[in-house]
Order: sequence, then C-alpha cells, then structure tokens
Amino acid sequence: MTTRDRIVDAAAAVMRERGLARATTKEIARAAGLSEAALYKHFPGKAALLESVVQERLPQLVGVLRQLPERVGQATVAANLEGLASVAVAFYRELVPMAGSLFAEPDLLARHQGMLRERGIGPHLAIGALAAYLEAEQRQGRIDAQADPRAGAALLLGGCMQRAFFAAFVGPHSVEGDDAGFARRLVADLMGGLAPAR
Amino acid sequence: MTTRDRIVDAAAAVMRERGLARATTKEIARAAGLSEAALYKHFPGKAALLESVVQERLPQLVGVLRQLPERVGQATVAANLEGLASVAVAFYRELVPMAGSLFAEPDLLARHQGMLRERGIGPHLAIGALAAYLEAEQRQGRIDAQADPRAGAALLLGGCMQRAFFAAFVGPHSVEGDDAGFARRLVADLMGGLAPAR
DNA sequence: TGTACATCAGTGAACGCGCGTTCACTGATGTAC
DNA sequence: TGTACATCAGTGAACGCGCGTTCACTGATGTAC
Repeated sequence: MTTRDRIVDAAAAVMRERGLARATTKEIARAAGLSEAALYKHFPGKAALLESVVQERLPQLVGVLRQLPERVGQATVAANLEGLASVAVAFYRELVPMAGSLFAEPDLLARHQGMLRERGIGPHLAIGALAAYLEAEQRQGRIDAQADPRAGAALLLGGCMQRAFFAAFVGPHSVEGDDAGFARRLVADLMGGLAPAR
Repeated sequence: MTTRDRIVDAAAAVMRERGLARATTKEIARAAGLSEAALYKHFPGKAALLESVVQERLPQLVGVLRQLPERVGQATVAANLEGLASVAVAFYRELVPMAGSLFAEPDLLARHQGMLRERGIGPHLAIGALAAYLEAEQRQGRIDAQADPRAGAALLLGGCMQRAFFAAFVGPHSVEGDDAGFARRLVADLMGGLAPAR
C-alpha cells in the first residue's frame, strides 16, 4: 500500500470514528503514523485530502445494483429484493454519517456535488437502477402491470435509508429487530402492491 | 422577542445558510446584531447555544401526525396519506441538512441523542404514529387485513426522507418533478399493496 | 568497485490566524429613603 | 420630588489555544563515471 493510500485510509478512519470536525491534520497524521508535514508531500492541502476521502472511500452500492439485470426472471422477485434491501441498509449505515458530515462544510459539499454531476454518478442513481430491474420483471409478468417501478424503487430504498439514518442519528435503540428481518417485512408489504395476483 | 430568542434564531439561520462549521460566535453575534460577549450573558458557552438551536429549532412533524387520528375513516386513505407525505417531504428538507451537520460533531450528536432519549421524542416516532393510523384504517376495513402497518409507514416516510436527502446531498437536479406529484406516485404505488381490493 | 552527487519521502519546530472565551467597563433602568 | 446606589444587558479589546501550513533540514536510495 502506498503512503498516499495510508493517509487517505487514516483520514477516512478518523472521520468515521471522531467526526469531520475532529478530523484535524494532527489526528490524521497520528493515525497514519506520519508527521503532519508528510501529509503536504502528498496533498496540496487539507481540503484536497478530504476530497480524496469522499471520492475514494464513500462506499459504493454499485456492486449489487450491477448484478440486478442478471437476476431478472431468476428465483423470486421477493427474494431478489430482500437481498438488495439487506445490502442497501448496510450501505446506507456507512454512507449516512459520512455524507451527513458534509452538511457542516458547505464548501466541501459543493465540491462533492460538482464532482458527482461531472462524473454522472451519485447515490440517487440507485433508484433508477432498481426501477429498471422492476420494469424488466414487469415485462416478464412477475410484477403487476399497474405498478410504478420508479415509485416502488423509491419506497424500498427510502425505507432502507431511513432505517440507517435513525440508527445513526437517534441511536441504535430507535430501530427494531435486525436488518434482514426489516428487509423482509418491507419487501413483503411492498410486494402486496407489486404482485400481479393477491 | 427576547434577546435570547434573537440569538437562537441567528444561530439557526447561520447554521442553515453557512453550515455548522461556519457557525462561529462571531458570525452568530453579527447575525443577531450583538457583540460576541453578549452571547455569553445568555449562554454558558457555544455548545449550550447550539444545543438550544437543535432542541428548539429542529422543525417538528408532530402537527400533522397529531391530527392523523381524526382523519381515520375520513375522505380517502390515499388522500390522507398524500397530504401527510407532502408535509413529510417539506419537513425532511429542513431536518436533513441540520441533523446531518451533527455527524461532524460527535459530542453534540451524543448530547442530542441523550436529550431525545430522556424526553422520549425523536423523528423515528413518526413511523409509529403513521403505523397507528394505518392500523386504525385497517380495523375499519379501508386497508387490507394482510398489510403490515409498520412496514407501510417505514416505506412511505422513508421514500419522502430519501427525496429530501438526495435534493440536499446530490443537488436539486437529482430529484424529478414536484413534491406533491412525488407524494401522489408514492402513495398510489404503496396503496396497491394496502388496498383491500385491486 | 568506489566516489560524488541528485533526488525525494519524511521530520521537528515554528509560523500566523481565527477561534471561543473573559475582562474591565458603560449606560440605562429600577429602587430605597 | 430628588438623590444615592444597585442591577444588569451589552461592549470593545484582549487572551490563550489549536488549527492548517511552511520551513530548513535529514537520511536513505539511485545513478553517473
């Protein structure tokens, strides 16, 4: 692992464990086992370092979403959605606190938004990807023709994200049961509206 | 309005417009039209001031939720849910950036969590309130007996919150249409599963 | 192979700056007699 | 009513501190001859 990666890892760890406000150059250097001055050999400044953390370490949900097209017509729709929902909750549990931190620093947030826009990426695209899967299943008759794939995707992913938000913002006691059980109940309730027969 | 309220208002405005990291005593005092020293006549320190902002100015969704019991059996379930969903999106648009900021300051976040727990309040309770409404409608036969009220509530409110999160985190271009239309589509898709007949 | 030099990742100490906070003070208002 | 004093919201200037950043320097590694 390069020194540069060690620094980005250390910065990400400090951000996660101590929050953005406590992510000082001193703390990051200590976590990386380097002097503060060494940070400036690899990054022009603190802002650039944090930008790298956000760009390189905000975990991606893309893996599971990319596999979705292959699952069309496979197993059951409910099983496929449950698997996705479980991964989504885990993903949002990491995304929410780190992304939330950016609201404290509008400059960093603006730069991040610019980067997302420029590269045409972002967490909001998950909805479109899931909607595309639902639409494919709809064409196969495994989902009701009346259903609105985009709305269904927004409901399911939104439910998953809100669980992660409450766990991080209110505290672990605010969410009941385990993630897998939650995913199952969400999908079951949603399927009532998506299934062709009842 | 008391001077104390002016200070809290100014602090909330600075937080909203410039972010938590830029919410310095200097900025807050300037926004309130006072000297920095005056802040310390009304609050023991900056942390106490920000705590007051969070406790007193994080907008409450309670109004509409409190009226829900009265709407049981009134109008249509879909119309009631659409009204709620519209208010929920507006509420989350305010909540998300300010709440998110707290992730940058774990100390503040921990104090806020303690306060929520002590007073038995929190945004997660909205799900329980909505679930109670859905259950009441279920008893009246206006919602399918098979439906899971808690899961339905989590889906709808989660969808609303995620829209607000994307708008604030990714940018306004990431959400399509207006909030009212979004609310309608979400409810329509959700009702497919909740409605007794199809 | 040995020597002289270039390169460069990394250091320890210092820098200026803006932060939250405190200080001695002012001036308006209330109150006792 | 007038006078002497107490109270208290608010001020301007200063404080120490920790921050991000820069500086001159070191020591290991590579390279030309």
